[in-house]
Amino acid sequence: MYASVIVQISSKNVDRLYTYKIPDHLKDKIQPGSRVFVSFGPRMIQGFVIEVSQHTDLDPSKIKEIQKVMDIEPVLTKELIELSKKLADYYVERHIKVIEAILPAALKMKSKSVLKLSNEASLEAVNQFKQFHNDKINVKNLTMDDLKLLIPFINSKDIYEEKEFEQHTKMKTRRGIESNYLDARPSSRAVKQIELLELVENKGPMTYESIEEEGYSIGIINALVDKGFCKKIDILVERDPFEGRVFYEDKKKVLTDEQARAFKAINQSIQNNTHETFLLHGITGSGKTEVYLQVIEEVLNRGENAIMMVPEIALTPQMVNRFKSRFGDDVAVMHSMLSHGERYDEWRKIREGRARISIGARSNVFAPFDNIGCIIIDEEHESTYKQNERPYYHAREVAKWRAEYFNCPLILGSATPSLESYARSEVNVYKRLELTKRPTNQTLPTPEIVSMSKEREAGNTSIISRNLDMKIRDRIEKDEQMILLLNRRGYANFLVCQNCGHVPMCPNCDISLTYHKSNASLMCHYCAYEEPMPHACGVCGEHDLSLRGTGTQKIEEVLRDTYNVDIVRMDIDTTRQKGAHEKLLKQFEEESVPILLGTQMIAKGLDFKNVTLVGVLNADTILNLPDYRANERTFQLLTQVSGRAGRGDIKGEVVYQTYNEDHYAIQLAKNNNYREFFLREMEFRKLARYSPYYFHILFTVSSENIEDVIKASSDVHKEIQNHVSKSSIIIGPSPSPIERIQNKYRFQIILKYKSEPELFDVLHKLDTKYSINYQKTKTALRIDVDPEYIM
DNA sequence: AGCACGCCGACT
DNA sequence: GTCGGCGTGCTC
Repeated sequence: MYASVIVQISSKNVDRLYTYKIPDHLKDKIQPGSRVFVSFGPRMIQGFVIEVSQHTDLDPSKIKEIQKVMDIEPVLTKELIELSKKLADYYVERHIKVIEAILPAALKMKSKSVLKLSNEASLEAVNQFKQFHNDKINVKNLTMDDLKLLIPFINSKDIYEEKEFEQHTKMKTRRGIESNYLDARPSSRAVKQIELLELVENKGPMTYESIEEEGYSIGIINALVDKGFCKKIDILVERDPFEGRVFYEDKKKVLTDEQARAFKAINQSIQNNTHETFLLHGITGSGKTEVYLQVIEEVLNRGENAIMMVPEIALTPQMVNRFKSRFGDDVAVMHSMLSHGERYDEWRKIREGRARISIGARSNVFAPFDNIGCIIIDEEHESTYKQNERPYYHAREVAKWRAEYFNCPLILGSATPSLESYARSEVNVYKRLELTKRPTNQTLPTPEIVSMSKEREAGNTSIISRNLDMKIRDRIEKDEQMILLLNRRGYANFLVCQNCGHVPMCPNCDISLTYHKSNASLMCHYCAYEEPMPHACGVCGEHDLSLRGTGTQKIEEVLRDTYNVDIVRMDIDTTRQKGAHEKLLKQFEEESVPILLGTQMIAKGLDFKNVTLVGVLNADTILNLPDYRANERTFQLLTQVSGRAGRGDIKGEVVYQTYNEDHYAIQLAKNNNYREFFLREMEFRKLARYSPYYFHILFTVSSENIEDVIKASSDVHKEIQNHVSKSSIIIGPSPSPIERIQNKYRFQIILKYKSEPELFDVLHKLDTKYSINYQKTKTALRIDVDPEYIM
């Protein structure tokens, strides 16, 4: 028996299968998907079995044996292995990288070097070794002087080096006891001991904590152990990220006609075991979640599993709570803020069948269920579903492949679907289901557009228009709450010298530095470069520096000064800590803080009954980005954030402040006319030959040397040109919108194509060429298939 | 990725 | 003559 193994070395050179012999004693333990330990060249490494076969054409003398199997159950299912191959091919990625993305990081191996004394060591070596008071020495802890003393013995083989491997994350254990199940009992006078012994025998092994909770002291435990009735053991415990939280039961709701129609259509696909993609297009507050919940219930009833995707789990605590309340312990939560260990625990719950629903962000699409009954992607248009580092996969695409494999429905939900998905529903590739009403019959608020240029003309230079100011004061007076959105973090956008016009720039990137007041510094949002706020202009030396543009930090101050009320601010800077999102939202809700101010992270999914006003302070920030999806993103953001208002009994109001009051993205968001926006935007996409009319691939060449970048990008261009048909369009090479990041110059090429069956072979060849040449030239080529941002 | 092999220049 | 630079090639 032979196993084809992919080794855990992330290099293009070894990105292929290696054949190992399966020793007899491991025959029944090794399957495709097993994590194994093999000798590779001079060292031992971890690998994954991809195939098992009876024969091999290789020279038998070359084949080594598998050393060890790491898990009882294979970590990858057959389906996940197939999926990993497909992903590696489509996203031009090495197979092992994809496998690493599929599995929790905790399964990576960490090795350390230790020194050990050989059996035939000389007396001198033994004496030297004794200085370190251990039977093995961790090389990491040695000083240079220590090493100098030991090296002669290593050379003479008295002391040898060994690599020790440990799981990145250990399973968490607690001290506890287990009964030895003796027939004998403690003496009848030791009442407490007898009680505890019986408890442990009935319940099985118990941790010290749980025993103490039952009211028995450490003394009783020790007595049982001393007399031999019980033994001390380590008990595996699961880390529970939701420890201490109480979930209230969430009752199943009666569906509206529209919801019921949607449910019925999806249920049909579930019952018939057919794959179908549904686009659940429902206005904000139309009760998409209730449809999801009932669909999942149906799937669970059939003994199948469900994957629930949310854009960013930290931002949707209300959704998670609702799932936990409805389905209890059946839910595993894949949280980006979880520690490696916690993530691994949740993963094991799924793999071992102890959880039946998995809810989480992007990587949750790889939840290792072996019997998926439905996959739901909420807010399917969100760009966070696309990973912006390697591998550059899109969770929507992965979900589609998995749903096809399991013959189950894929449900894409959104109030503002991506143009791609809606376009597919227009031609019936996806089945569209519409929810046009809110179940509680609250009407959607009608946003007002305030022209900021007119405000300026009228002499109002504040960032708050007179109209919005009036509404804010009104809400404060009535004790109602409001959400204000400013899509720009930091204090001021940039600093400018009034005298010479100089703007401090990042020395590593072609971007102006952002002023952060909290630490009185200028920061680069691209490379984390930071310098203290200067007192004088670095060019002309004048002290006439002025702050331009406004970030959330500054607005917070302005609001506090103007209205003299409490404010909850949510942006990357205030939510970096674990649990910060929840804490801030809880504060907003429970303490009735009048204003929630934040960047786009506050636009999604929040449901607060007392919020009656939403203000978008600058609707143009995204609109002005050099990206063809800028209109779409603006429309989506405005629609999403408007949906936060008027979720209670009082009708909500929404204000958009903008300098582009006539822009169709803003006008149509105001009228809540998705369809009209779709048609308008499709015209533009068709003319400019963008997605969904064409597929895109973004090539980015980067290097510290600009000449190398120019040379390499023209080479890439030529290579693509030679291998695509006339119907494809190649744009560039041209400098990327941000020409330099972290001291690297960047050029990009955009390929637009409709069908190029042989393209992917060429892409893999290009990738191989550049990754192998990288050592020499330091010129990197990044290939992003279906890019989410073209910048 | 990491390591051995091998071919050139600079030095004891 | 030998030490060490790093280009090349290989790992079942």
